[in-house]
Amino acid sequence: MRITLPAYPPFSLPMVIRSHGWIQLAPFAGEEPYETFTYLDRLQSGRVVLLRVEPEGDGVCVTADGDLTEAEQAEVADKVRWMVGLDRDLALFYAVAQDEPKLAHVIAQARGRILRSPTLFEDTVKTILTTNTAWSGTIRMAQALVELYGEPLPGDDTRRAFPTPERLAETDVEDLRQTARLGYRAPYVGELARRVATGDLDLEALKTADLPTPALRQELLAIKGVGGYAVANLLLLLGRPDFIPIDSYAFKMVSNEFYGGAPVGPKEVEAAFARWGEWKGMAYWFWDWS
DNA sequence: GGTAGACCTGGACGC
DNA sequence: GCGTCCAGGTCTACC
Repeated sequence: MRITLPAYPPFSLPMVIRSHGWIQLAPFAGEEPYETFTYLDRLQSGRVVLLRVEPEGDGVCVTADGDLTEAEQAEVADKVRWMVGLDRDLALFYAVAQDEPKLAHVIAQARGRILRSPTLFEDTVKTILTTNTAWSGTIRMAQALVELYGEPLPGDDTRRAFPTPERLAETDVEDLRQTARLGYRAPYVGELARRVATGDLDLEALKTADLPTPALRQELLAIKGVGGYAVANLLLLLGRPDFIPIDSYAFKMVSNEFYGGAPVGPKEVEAAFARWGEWKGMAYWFWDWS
């Protein structure tokens, strides 16, 4: 199967892949300098396929082994469109960024899209896995979830899909805690999986919900384990860059860039990017730090 | 509304 | 090899 998908210009697949660390989290895979990537996906039909995404023309081409049904091909196309943001129009961001030397590179390099998982469920779990741990810990925990609970690629047990909400919901929390080594995050992931699996929380609907950003933020903050940093990260992924994902990295970078190395808190980080208004999350994310 | 302490793991460090 | 300390966000209890 081979599908060609156009992108809203300007577009650069390598810049999407390099937009943050998601490419290092299973079931994503890629090799530096990250010109292309693969993703192991479980389709709604239950079929597990390895998707290879590469630049082609003004967009991307997606290939997978075997013949997919029309419905499966449509699902793959929808997912890849979402993952690399093919439909995103960044003209408004570029308009506010064009006079800022620290953001000039985003226009020149067609940056501004951020790599996403196919489901908001997966991105929310992974965001929870980024909290209160080193990046190596996030990589390890994501890998463990995939290895322990993901469905394998037929003929290759070494590659597995991200586990479904149903699979994680039926997994004992102690197993998540001690076998997957999620630590105190285990009950957060378990509860999120149960809420999504039972239909109590329709996370995927939030991807296209016509909600004002403050209301969307409240919905996400109601998820146990999602606090101020995590919700800003998720809003950024959802194309709502009104908030800055303030973590210890933000304190360090903002301190050096704007406050001469003096200790800073959330207020100082917010103040440094306040002039970017509804774009401040993007301005922070793509800032060309000194 | 603000703050302190607990949560859990892996890595760095000292012995 | 073992013990201790620390970094990393969120939650809960308390003021």
